[in-house]
Amino acid sequence: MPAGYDPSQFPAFAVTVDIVILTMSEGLLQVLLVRRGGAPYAGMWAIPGGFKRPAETLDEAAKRELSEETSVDAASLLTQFGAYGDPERDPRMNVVTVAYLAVLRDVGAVVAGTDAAEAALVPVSDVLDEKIELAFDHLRIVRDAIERVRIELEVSGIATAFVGTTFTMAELRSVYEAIWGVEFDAANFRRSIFATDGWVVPTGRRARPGSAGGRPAELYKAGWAWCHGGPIHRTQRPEERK
Amino acid sequence: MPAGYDPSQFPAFAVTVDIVILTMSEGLLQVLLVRRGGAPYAGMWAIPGGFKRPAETLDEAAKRELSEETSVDAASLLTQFGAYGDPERDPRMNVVTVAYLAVLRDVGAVVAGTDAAEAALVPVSDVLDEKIELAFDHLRIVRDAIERVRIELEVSGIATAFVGTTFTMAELRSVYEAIWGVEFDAANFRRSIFATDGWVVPTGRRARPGSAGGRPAELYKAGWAWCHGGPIHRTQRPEERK
DNA sequence: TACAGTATTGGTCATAGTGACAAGAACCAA
DNA sequence: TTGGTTCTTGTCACTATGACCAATACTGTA
Repeated sequence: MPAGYDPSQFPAFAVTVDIVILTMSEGLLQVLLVRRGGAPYAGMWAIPGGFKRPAETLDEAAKRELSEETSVDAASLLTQFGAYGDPERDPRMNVVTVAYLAVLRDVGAVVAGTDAAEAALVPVSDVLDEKIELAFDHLRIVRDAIERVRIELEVSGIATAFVGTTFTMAELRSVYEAIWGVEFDAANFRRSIFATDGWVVPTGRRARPGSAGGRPAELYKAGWAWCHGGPIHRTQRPEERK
Repeated sequence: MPAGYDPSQFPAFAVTVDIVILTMSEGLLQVLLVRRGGAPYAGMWAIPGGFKRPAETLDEAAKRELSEETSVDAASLLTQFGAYGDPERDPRMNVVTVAYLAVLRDVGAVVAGTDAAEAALVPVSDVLDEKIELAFDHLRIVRDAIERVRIELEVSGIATAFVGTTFTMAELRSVYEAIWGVEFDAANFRRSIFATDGWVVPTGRRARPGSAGGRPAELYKAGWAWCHGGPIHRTQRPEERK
């Protein structure tokens, strides 16, 4: 135990929970941001969050903040992915924040539930490219969230969390393509999805084709194979692997 | 903002950093535990940790605790993997802890650096099977750490963090086998490692065979391909996937 | 020295998975 | 009806992987 430090007089911190809420909209990965009212960083965009209460767990705090901010009770996915405690991250005081990743499928209800002037869905790429500046260290938090969702997509196959309860192959494929920034051959993608069966279940129904026409796509719903080992794997291109 | 809650009067928490220190020893995955001196849980085993100081970041706190507890300056790997803030996790007060995973390669120095009566390396399996009871919610933390290292092994290939600066194929293979609980064919494993080259670099030297004899193994060192996409993948057995 | 034992290294073979691509099916719009 | 679009089905080549065998290079013992 080093000199000049008395652990019985432990330092006090404020603990907050911040949530990176992701969803797919218009073929893009989007994140929900709120505009800050008061100081510091007044008027700037930030990810939603709030103080943890003494009587609740971190997970409960995240769930509470999520429903308070989006009026959505349960996200398709709500996982903790990091904690941030740099001394200067909040100019007011010493704040340690625990960051959660939430994935929503129903976009309409989200924006409707919040004050439109105060909350908005923006493309994740705009945040990562710093076209939109975020308060605090929220840029770093969003960056980490994206990295996490990329891994999660491969190891646990959360792709179905982004789409509706029924979806087409093209919709599911666009999730992978948007998050990983790659392109898949539609035929091969389909084959891979069906290779591990239980992932998607055919509903028998069909989607109406878009205005451009095209053969109507079959509709599927998420299967029971949520856990471990996603159906699609990132393979590094031969050039990449040297 | 809900009624009856004033965020300006934010609740104060103690913030600690706990470290799950893993290493390979005698072919087993082992975790470093310390015996608690004072209350609560006096005399029980726990993972090392301590209070975060106001002027340091979480990563700095983890690094400091690591060197204080093990007299090892830099671990091969030190990553944060979770935060735990259940209200009742510490009977004394409201403590939020941020958990780190550390991987050490040099075992001898570790145990020598700490008081042998107070610290010990124990097989992870003994902890997971609850043969050794841990203080606080440290069992859950260790469980999460193991799950994390399993994933990390696949997506970022941290296997070389467990072995020495030079190692044989058998040593590297035993890391995967111990962590994933599987067995690999030595020949196939070797082939997979070399498939993505840059992972291991031959040194030209050879290891002395064990007392049981056997052909001397070639010695390798870790390559530069630390990032993204490990060389070995977990393939679910055909029975598992359906 | 000869021999059995052991672990590493190198190879073959069959099979599953993947990328590239072609062709058919089902819709829209003109 | 014709052309355009999208989804679906199928084929072919190639790569990755699991199972297996044999050669190699040591140790220890008779």
